Amino acid sequence: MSRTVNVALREKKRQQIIDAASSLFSTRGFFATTVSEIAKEAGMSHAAVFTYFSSKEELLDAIIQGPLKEESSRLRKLLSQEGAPGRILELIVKEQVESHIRKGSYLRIVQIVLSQPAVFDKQSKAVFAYSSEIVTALTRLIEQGQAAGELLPGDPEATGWSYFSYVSGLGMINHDADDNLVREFVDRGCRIIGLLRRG
Amino acid sequence: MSRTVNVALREKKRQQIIDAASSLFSTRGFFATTVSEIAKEAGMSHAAVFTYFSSKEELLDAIIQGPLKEESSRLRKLLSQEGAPGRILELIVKEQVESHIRKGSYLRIVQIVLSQPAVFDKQSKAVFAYSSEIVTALTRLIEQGQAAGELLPGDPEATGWSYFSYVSGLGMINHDADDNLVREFVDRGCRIIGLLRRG
Amino acid sequence: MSRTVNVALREKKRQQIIDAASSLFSTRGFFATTVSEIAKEAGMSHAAVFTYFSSKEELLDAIIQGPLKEESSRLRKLLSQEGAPGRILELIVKEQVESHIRKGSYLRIVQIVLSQPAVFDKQSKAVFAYSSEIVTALTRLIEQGQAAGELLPGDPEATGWSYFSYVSGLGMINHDADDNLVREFVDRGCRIIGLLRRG
Amino acid sequence: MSRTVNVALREKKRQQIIDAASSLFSTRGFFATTVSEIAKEAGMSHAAVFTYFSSKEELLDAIIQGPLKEESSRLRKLLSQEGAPGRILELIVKEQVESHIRKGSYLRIVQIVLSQPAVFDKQSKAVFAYSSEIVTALTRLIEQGQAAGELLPGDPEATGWSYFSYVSGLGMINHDADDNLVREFVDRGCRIIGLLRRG
DNA sequence: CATGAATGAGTTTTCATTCAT
DNA sequence: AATGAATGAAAACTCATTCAT
Repeated sequence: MSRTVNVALREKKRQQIIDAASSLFSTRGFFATTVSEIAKEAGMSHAAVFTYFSSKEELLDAIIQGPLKEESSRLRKLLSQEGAPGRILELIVKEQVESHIRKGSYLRIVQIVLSQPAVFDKQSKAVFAYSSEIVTALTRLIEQGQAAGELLPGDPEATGWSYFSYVSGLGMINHDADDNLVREFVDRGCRIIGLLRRG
Repeated sequence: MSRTVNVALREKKRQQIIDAASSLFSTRGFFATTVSEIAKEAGMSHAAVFTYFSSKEELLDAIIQGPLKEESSRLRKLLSQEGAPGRILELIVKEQVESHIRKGSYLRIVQIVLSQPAVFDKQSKAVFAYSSEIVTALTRLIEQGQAAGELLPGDPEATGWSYFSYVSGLGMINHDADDNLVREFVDRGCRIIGLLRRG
Repeated sequence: MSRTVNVALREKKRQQIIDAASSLFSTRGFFATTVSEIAKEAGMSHAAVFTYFSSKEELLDAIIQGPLKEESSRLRKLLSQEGAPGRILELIVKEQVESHIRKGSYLRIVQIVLSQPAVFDKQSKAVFAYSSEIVTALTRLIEQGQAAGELLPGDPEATGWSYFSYVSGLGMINHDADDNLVREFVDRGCRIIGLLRRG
Repeated sequence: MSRTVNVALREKKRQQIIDAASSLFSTRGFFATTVSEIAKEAGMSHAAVFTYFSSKEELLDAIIQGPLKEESSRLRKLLSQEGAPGRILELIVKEQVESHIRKGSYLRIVQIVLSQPAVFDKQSKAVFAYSSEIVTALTRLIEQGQAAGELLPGDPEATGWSYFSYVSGLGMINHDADDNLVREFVDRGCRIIGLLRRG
């Protein structure tokens, strides 16, 4: 049992580091944040961080990959739902707009990575792979929705990337969005896709 | 005349540095780019850079502020045009989508700045001021367009920010977009605003 | 106990750095001495110095302030002695002449500081405050000694500063003075004050 | 004639540089003063300084040597006077105390040099040679004065160095001395030598 | 002769990472 | 496992000096 306890403790501390680093990276960026600052924020020593992550970069990897997987699986769940393509798209937009606005801090890290592809090669490729996965799935749904006459016409892939750009941009610009504003943003997202609701 | 020549030469070299730095900042970011690299790229010595810019940060300022002013004035020209609000908005969207896609490297630098507001405080405030200016102008046009029945309804300010997020996101995700794709992106931008063309 | 050991070790190393820096500063001056040289002399790496002193200037501060405090307290002890003013003054002169000649290297650092007040503002103010303290105390004793008829007449404060200049100058011009010479210097110091011994 | 004019002009500019540098060196020291600052103060360009002095160090040489020679010749004049040794010594003390207090700025440069002998090897040797010359001459006079019963007894060379330390120290400590104070300082200088005036 | 521009050689300082305890 | 100490590698910035004009 002590083994279990240790593993759990280890995992907990790992998470503390990830949280601390996320918070700092998201406002100060990767280079302007020192490992010492992260350690302090996580309530441990400088050197302890390296018993959990072999390098600062590996820590960034962990931060990036985690939510990417989460979101990917959440998306898959939405995609596997029954229903009209337009309806599914609407749910996806709602879910993503909300999460992007709420998880601004995470997105800002993704953005840091994306804005410096030459430095964060590996990470930005991972993000790009995820993005492509999303856009591909959206493209397919959009095609179906257009075929079903639920959506306005327009090149489906371009539409997919347009929507993706929109959602990414939303995360970038830091609103304290209330529920009303979120609803507006969701609606505008649907419009890009060509889904005109109520009217 | 030699004075004139000197001034021109100076300006030319300044621009060389700005170009070199823009190129490097946009892929490697600010911190991962060294002044030496910039100097090398610009074909001069390390120390020469400091005769044109008193610090690395001042160089970043120059890079950021230049296009901001240009774009601001281009926008003002478009806004002062005669015509229906919908038509003006369409022109603005066209102009911005094109420029954002073409000036990807510049936008990536803006993005670097925006993604680390705690580090680039001054610069991100400048960008934000510019953004607000744009969004305010758009909001007004959108109100007018909605009143004229040219646009779909929806909170005008939210719509303005939605559009702005979209355009920013487009710049972030840097496609080598051909003319066709650009046209699609313009169309999707119009949709966000509520301007449904052709139908 | 290991804590105690560590603290002691730390203090010891700190002192090594101070010694190394004192030695170098006193012959090469502050600016012509590099931190690397100090580190080498102290038998450690370049960067290690910065774990003990946060900057080169802080190191200078430590060097200056230490002996200042020591000397100040030694002076206070002499001043609080019982006895005729002339006798006390004689003891002070003896003590200071000796220490100034012996601690030549420290005094040369003080001199460096005093000779560049615009650069070493903080430090030269500290030294000046100490000087004033001494001169004030001396002035009072001289007044008493004159009143008691032990000393030649003359403005007491001017006499105090004269003596102080003398002692400072002695430190500046660094002789390898033997005991005999020291005795002569002490006697000349007493003369300035107006204390004629043996006659 | 134009040759004469040019030479005169050259000399004038040289002096401007020397003055500017003296003023700056005396408060900021040698290393903390940049050639640019000197040039600015002297009202010329950066590079112009190097047409008058081949290096920053040569400029320091010129600053140091000039007054050294002046003072040396002034001293020689005083020494060659007719009169009792005590009387001559008194004149020398008067002259030197006055000049040291008035030429504080020059002395501070001498002091900078003396305080960093390892860096300013050549210059400090020149100063030391001059000092020795003075002290030697004083020593001889003191011997004569003692023999004549004009002075208190005491080792003449030690007395010479004592006096020299005193005068140097006076220059180091920056008094705004009025005539009265100067008179006191002169008197204290005489006392060191063993010359008790008026009584 | 004067100068603006250019640069190489440094210097302080920072920081991720390693290691002994 | 955790940490204080140590360090090598870098990086921004400075400045005396040179040189073309």
